[in-house]
Amino acid sequence: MADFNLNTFLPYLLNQAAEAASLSFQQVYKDRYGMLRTEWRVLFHLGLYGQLTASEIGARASLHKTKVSRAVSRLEARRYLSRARDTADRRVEHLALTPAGQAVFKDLRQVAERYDADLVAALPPGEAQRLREVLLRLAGREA
Amino acid sequence: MADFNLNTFLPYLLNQAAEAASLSFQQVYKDRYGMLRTEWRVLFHLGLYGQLTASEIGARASLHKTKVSRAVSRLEARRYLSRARDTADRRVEHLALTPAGQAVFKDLRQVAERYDADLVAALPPGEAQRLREVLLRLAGREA
DNA sequence: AGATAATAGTTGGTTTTGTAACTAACAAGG
DNA sequence: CCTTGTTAGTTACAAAACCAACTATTATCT
Repeated sequence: MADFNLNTFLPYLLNQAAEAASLSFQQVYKDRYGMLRTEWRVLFHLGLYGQLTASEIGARASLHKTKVSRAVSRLEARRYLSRARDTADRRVEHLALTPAGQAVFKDLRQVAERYDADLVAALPPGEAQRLREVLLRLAGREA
Repeated sequence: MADFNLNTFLPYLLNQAAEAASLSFQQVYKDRYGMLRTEWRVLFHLGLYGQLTASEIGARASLHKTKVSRAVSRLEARRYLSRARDTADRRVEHLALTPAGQAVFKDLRQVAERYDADLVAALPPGEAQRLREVLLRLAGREA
């Protein structure tokens, strides 16, 4: 690696690509629903995987519990999700999207699918799937 | 894309991978030199590409000028860089690393090279180079 | 049971970022 | 020149992230 530079340094490149790729999707959930990054993540986790606790969301999304807590508060304030205490263990809250939250999710999911499809189309054929596998590996979600 | 989920959504995957990949490098520049993310980026730009203006750094690194301004201030406060007014256009400042800054850069560069090499080694052979090309493309730095 | 530790989630105070407005210097057109 | 516009960089205030300490509840160990 005699010719080290920032365009070969993977952490930097990953960050640049991630920021660029997030930019226009970010505009949508921000402008259309006033949501922050953590909020759409929580919303999508609940929308895609059903009822979850805050801890479960944090573990799946690699989010600190304070971040989850605040995102949940804001989503609850907008009536996008509801909380239900676990009857057996009253520390635990089961979170679920309200109908309003599901509607928002449905809309944003469509935007996301379309956005992803555009990204995939901009890459050489087959490249996207290979990229996903490498990224999953780097993200530590797959050995 | 009937089976859409967060592990297929490229912006999300890119962010997860970027965060995971940045984590331990971040520890080094933070713990060892008390630097923030934007600061190491500025430092590396100056270390790798020599004297630059704040605008040039912003353009190359996709950083807003206020972020660059603050990073430059902090690096200057630690005597890692020095400013020199352009004589022809006195709005412009030419930034350059001091010897102390160059020493820090040299150290961090070694860490970065090693860190990058470890990442590359964790991927299948040839995969890293292919990944770099795709990321550059997604970052919009290459058509 | 009773003390101790662990877990779920929240809150407070500080740092960092984002957005917009600002100063200073140069450029261009009349 | 002298208004008007543009560019380089800074600053101020509000929004958001970070970290540590906190409450409440459950688990463990003797």
